[in-house]
Amino acid sequence: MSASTENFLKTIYCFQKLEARDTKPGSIAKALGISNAAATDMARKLSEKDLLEYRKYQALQLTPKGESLALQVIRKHRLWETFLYRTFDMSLLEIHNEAELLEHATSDRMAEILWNYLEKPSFDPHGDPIPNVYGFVDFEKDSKVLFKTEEDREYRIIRLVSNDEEFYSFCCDNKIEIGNEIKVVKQYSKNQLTEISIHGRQIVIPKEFSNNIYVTKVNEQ
Amino acid sequence: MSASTENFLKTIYCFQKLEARDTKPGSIAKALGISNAAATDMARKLSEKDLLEYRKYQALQLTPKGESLALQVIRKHRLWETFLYRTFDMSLLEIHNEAELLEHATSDRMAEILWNYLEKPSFDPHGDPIPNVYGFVDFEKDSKVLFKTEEDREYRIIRLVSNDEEFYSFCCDNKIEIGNEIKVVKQYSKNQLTEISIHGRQIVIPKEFSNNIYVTKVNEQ
DNA sequence: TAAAAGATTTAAGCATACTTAAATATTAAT
DNA sequence: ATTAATATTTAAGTATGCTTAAATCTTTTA
Repeated sequence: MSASTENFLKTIYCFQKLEARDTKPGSIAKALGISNAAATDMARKLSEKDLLEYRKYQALQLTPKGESLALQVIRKHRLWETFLYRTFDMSLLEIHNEAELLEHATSDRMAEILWNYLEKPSFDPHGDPIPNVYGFVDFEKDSKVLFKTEEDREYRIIRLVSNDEEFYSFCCDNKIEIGNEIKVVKQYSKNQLTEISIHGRQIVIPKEFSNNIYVTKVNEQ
Repeated sequence: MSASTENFLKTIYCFQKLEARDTKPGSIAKALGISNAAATDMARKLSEKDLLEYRKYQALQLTPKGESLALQVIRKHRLWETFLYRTFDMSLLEIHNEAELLEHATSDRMAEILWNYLEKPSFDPHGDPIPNVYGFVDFEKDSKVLFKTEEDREYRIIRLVSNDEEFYSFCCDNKIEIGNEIKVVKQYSKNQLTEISIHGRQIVIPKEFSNNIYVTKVNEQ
């Protein structure tokens, strides 16, 4: 199972199940930095191996077999992220980039060793759940990005997703961390800014960042 | 730099510099588990990239550039071995096998992080020196395999090399570890056995094992 | 020394993972 | 509804990393 195949399956899985993005060949190609024709070819070939369903001009769908393989890659990715974060002084972006490489060079045995050593973690440092060896606990269904939250409501931060070092730096500086609670004070639609209250401070977050912060509602009292 | 290329260069380097084995295409092919033709082809192509010198019917020689790349792979391999050995409950064979995969998926930055975290180790758990980021401290020139040692002399164990789990198990059971001193009591040439004294015990080692144990003379007093 | 055996090289081919360009289909705009 | 724009697919090609088989070279044996 090559790194290319693994990344292809993983990308489809993440788009479809985690990010509600379309899984047409062009979108996958763009995310992977390859040509459209390469994506179409890969889709056709992986379809022949029963890893996905390819129909001309339709979005790609993983088969159960394809999903299972994607989950194994995701699992290894997140185990490495968790392990690197706990063991070394590395940033969230660094652990992600290294895990992108390591996930394709990790035996199932090595993954099991990491899993046990880490005492079977449920989440990685970005807030993403770590699939167990059999499957995956679905992402929380009622989460949304901060950009789309309602004013005067309280939320808890459950996921941070970005390739931007500045984003993570901003989060760190402002205590925007997994598990912390915030209150959405005001949504400035025209300027696409979100004002929140966190730890007694008011801060304003631009759309580029608020679209990377997943939150879930805190129960009302 | 693909894993195949890295393994090709690494194998040539190990055969030539560490194990005094011939580096003809057939030997490299056998070690890598590929066909002779594939090895010849790879050699020709890597020659075009100035990573080695390929002359028909001659042994392969790495260029300085090829050596440098091989050393980086070896360095990463041994850093991973050392790290895995210290961090997890894994056998010497297991760490070797996992490092064989991980070495090709490790950024230079990740290697540096491992190096510093491990406090710049000089040797890995097999007794092999870990190249620093610029080069390599040559293997000890006066080492030899236990099979070829002289009777009534004292040696120190400096290197253990095998793909055999039983070999490592045997070493573990008998305190055959890097740094330990032994005395060669008798060499039974006919039966190819080596009798040694270690930690007050006499044990007899068959050739299959004694050829995997590298030792260096202890200074005479 | 000649023949046999073994090793290496060349040739032809396959699979994977891409590329660009042209053809085709779908979507958006008017 | 028609045209323009965009996306996807097909076609032809490259590079990598192999394979087997035949040809050639080197080494060993008798």
